[in-house]
Order: sequence, then structure tokens, then C-alpha cells
Amino acid sequence: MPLGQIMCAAVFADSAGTSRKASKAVRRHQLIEATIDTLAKKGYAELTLADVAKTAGLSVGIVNFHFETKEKLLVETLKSLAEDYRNNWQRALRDAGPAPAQKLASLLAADFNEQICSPRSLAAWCAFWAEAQSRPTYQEHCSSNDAEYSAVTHQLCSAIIEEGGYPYDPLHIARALDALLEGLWLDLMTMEKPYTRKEALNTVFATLNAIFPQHFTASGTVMS
Amino acid sequence: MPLGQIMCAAVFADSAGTSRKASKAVRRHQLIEATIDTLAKKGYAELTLADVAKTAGLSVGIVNFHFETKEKLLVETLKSLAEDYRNNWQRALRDAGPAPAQKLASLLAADFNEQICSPRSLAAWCAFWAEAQSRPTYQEHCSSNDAEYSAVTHQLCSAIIEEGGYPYDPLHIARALDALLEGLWLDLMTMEKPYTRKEALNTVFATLNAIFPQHFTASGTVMS
DNA sequence: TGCTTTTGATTGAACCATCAATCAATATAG
DNA sequence: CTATATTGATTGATGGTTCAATCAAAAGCA
Repeated sequence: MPLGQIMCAAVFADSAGTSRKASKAVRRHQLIEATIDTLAKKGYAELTLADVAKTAGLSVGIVNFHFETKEKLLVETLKSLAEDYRNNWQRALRDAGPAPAQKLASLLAADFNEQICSPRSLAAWCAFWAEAQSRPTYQEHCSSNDAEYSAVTHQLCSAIIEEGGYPYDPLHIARALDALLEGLWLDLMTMEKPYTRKEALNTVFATLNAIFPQHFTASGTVMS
Repeated sequence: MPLGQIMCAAVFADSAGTSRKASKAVRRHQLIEATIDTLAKKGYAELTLADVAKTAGLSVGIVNFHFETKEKLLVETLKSLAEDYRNNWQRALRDAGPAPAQKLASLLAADFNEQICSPRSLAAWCAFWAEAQSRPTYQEHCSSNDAEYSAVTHQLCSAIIEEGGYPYDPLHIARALDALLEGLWLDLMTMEKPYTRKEALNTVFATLNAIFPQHFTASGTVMS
């Protein structure tokens, strides 16, 4: 919903949601954004519809009007996060140069994109991740992209390994890179202020340089 | 989790004849174990004291007798998990051979120890991790060991890098290994298991082999 | 040893706060 | 005027906490 985003920015610009001509799509987006903010501030367990409504500058009843239930609001929020995440890395992959090493670098760097990797998004993701293990509905949306993402990294690693004649098992290396990203994400959201997004990205490139020295420098440039 | 109950019941039955002081400690432990099981099954948000009591085979009132409040029960549970984790890796470090590479291998492997890395423990950890974002009390206990752990891996990586003349920045490599472990943990936690604990450990060794080829083989042996 | 008293653990029902969901009333747009 | 959007008070259920009563184990006493 790119249209919704633009209109929503306008709504947020003027004072708290008084314009009733806001379309249904815009209001839904506004409530989803408020849900993300509330998740980041209060966590999943303490999130109440009253909080969300207050954050959005609306009344409590409106949530159940646009989203039938609290559960559905949360699922829609998760879907929105997953969609943003997916669009982000797919765009990065598309816009990258043709060489596998270029694509891999672009893909991994995309995970530390400012919009995707903001504290509020990370906190919201984290909240869902935790609940997902005991809730099949969330689990599905949390891991739906993962398989696809893993397939891409696996394929790129295989290509690079073949290209450079590295003596590695592509599966293990790809899995390690996937896990590395997840771990860095976790650090960025969990720890108080350990290191910046930029430093996380430097860590990724240091690792790529160590594993694929013919293809990556430690400073992040790609050799083709 | 039924296994845990049986074992716990056995411990409890064994101590039935001992002093009441011992009984109190046992009961607290029993309730903490029940809390971990319940967290694993229901997640943080849906955990109720009635669930915990039922899992432990006790009444609801007893929880507030031994732990003043639900909050305190959860904090004690987190402390217990953190202590177990800490003891596990410190023991592994102590029992390992003298070479830095041996110590590092032992340290990293300890994270995939069966007791520490059980689905129930992972799920409980995850629940706290997520809530820790918005709760300073949890945050403190979640990250208290991390600094110490990071310091050890950093020191070991520095030693290995110097020993082998690798052209790496120790900080980045150590951070990458820390993040790798966290990411693998996260993967193992998801209910639909993509790979086993053993495979996670193989991934760690594949990575060590790629980064430090003079010190580690891909099959997990350490060269000194 | 047997009997009584005291302490501490345990129970379950009652109490009360919180919060999702509902709904009748109201405002706005077309 | 009609349909749609919005409000906020109300409701009903859930769940944490409290508490008086019960029970079992230890201590005191003869």
C-alpha cells in the first residue's frame, strides 16, 4: 500500500487524526503504525487496545470497527512488517550488480537498512518472534519469508564457492550467514547500546572477507 | 515436559522425609520448572498462575506464598535460566584444553549442550528476551552474562588471530561468532525444526574452519 | 514413649482490577 | 437523508491477589 503511506504521512502531519475523511485504508495503516509503536514501547504482553487507540489519537471502539478483533489487528501488523521486510530485500537483490558476490553483499546490507532496522520495527518483530513459538498463526508469517531468503543465500553462496574454488559446504556457510544476520539483529534490539547499525554491517563484511577473501574486502567492497 | 514433571516429582518424593527447609527449596525449584514448561507451551503473554500451578500439580495460592507475586516468580525463573547458562559455559571453558582454539571450540559447543539447549529452555529464554525490551528488570538479567561471554570470545579470537597470523580484526570476528550462536539458537527455537542441534554445531565448526583454517577442520576437530 | 502445642505449608474460594468486545448514540460525508 | 465512521460508556470474562481455614510436621513436655 504505497498510496496509503503517502496519505498517512499527511494525516500524521496535522494534529491527531481528526480528519474523518481519511479513507478506510489510511485509518487501518494508521492503527497498524500505532500498534508497532505500542509494541515497541510496552511489549506484547502489556499491549492494550486502549494504548493503541491513544497512540493513534483515536477512540477505543474504532479498533474493533476496522479490525474485527485484537488478534486480527496484531496479525495484520505482523503481515505488514513481513511485507516491508520482504520488499526491502527483494528490491536490494534486484538493484544489485549481476555477480553473485555483488548480489550477496547487497542482500545482506539490506537487512541493516534504516527503515527496516529501526528500533521500533526490531522491537515489534521481536515481540512477534517470541509469541510465534506458541502461536501457529504468527509462526506462519514470521517464517514464511525465511525459507525463500535462505534459498537465495544458499544459491549465491554456492555460486561464489564454485567461482572461487573454496573448499566449503554451501549449506553450512549459507546457514551461518543467515544466522549471523539474525544474531546481529537480536543484538541491535536487545542490548542497551552495544554498537550501531553501521558497526553491525561492518561485522558482516569482516565475516564475508574472512570466509570469501577473494571476493570481499573487510571494508565492504566487492571484488568481481 | 512430562519428563520434567516425573523427574521433579521424584526429587520431591525423595525429599518428603527431610526437613521443611529443604522442602521449601524443592518447592521453589518445582514451581520454577513448571514456569519454564508453561512458558514453553503457552508463551509469556498467555502464561497464567493457574497454568503454572496445574503444571506443578499444586494449588494457585501456593505460588504467592513462595514467590510474593507473579512478577517475582518470573524474575526468579529468569535468574535460574541465566545461572544455568552461565555455569554451563564456564564449566566448558574450565574443562577445555589449554590452547585458545581448544577453549573456543569447547565454549561454542557448550551452547548446544542438551540441557541448556532444550526446546523448553530456548522457548523460555525467548519469551524473556522479547519482554526485556520494555522491562529493565528482565533486561538486566538477560544481558548480565553477555558482556562477560563476549569478553572471553574476544580474548580467545585475539589469541588465535595472533597465533595464526590471520589478517582479521578480533573485535569483528568475535562479535560475528557471538551473533552466529544467537542466530542459530533462534533458528532452533522455532517449533518446525529446520535442523537439529547437531547440525547447528556443525554449522559453527564449518564457520570456524572457514575463518581459521589453520586451527579448525570442518568436522569439528581442533588443530594445535 | 505418647500427648499437646506451635509453627509453617497448603488449599480454594472470594475479591477486585484490568481489558477486549459490544452497542447505542452521535457526527460527518455524499 | 442515508450510509458510513466514530465515540465512549457498559459489559462480561479473565486472572492476580488476598485470606481464613485446614492439615502436617516439628518441638515441647510428661
